[in-house]
Amino acid sequence: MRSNDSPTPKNSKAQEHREIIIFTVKQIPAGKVASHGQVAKASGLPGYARFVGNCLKQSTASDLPWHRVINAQGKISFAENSEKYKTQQQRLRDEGIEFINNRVAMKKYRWQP
DNA sequence: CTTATGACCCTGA
DNA sequence: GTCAGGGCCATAA
Repeated sequence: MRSNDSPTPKNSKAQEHREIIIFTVKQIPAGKVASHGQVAKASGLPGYARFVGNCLKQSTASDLPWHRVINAQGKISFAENSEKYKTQQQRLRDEGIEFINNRVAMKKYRWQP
C-alpha cells in the first residue's frame, strides 16, 4: 500500500458506481421491474448485483424507485412477513404489477433498456 | 420445491 | 491484513 496515493479520501470507485446504479434505477418506468443483476449490467457493471442491493438500502432518495428492483427469481428479496416486503409489494401492485404466489411475472413486467 | 457450491462486489469491525 | 455479512446469480443434485 502506498502512503501518498489518495489525494482525495472521499474519492472511491464504489462511490461513482453508486451514482450510476442510482441513475439506472431511476430509469425504470412505472409498471416495470428489474433484477439487481439486470440493473448492474445495465449500468455497465456486470457482477455488481450484490452491490446494488446494498446500495439501495443505504440510499434514502425519495425519487428512487427501489421497490421496482427485485431478485432474478421475480420475488421480493425480503421476508414475506417483513414490513418492507408488504410495502414493496403494495407499491408494485399500485403500479399495475400483479403478484402470483408472492411472485412477479418477469416475463411480462421485465424492464428492457 | 430446497439445499449446496462457486462466483463477484463492497462495508465495517 | 483478515473475516463476516448483505435486498444476488447461476448451476447442480
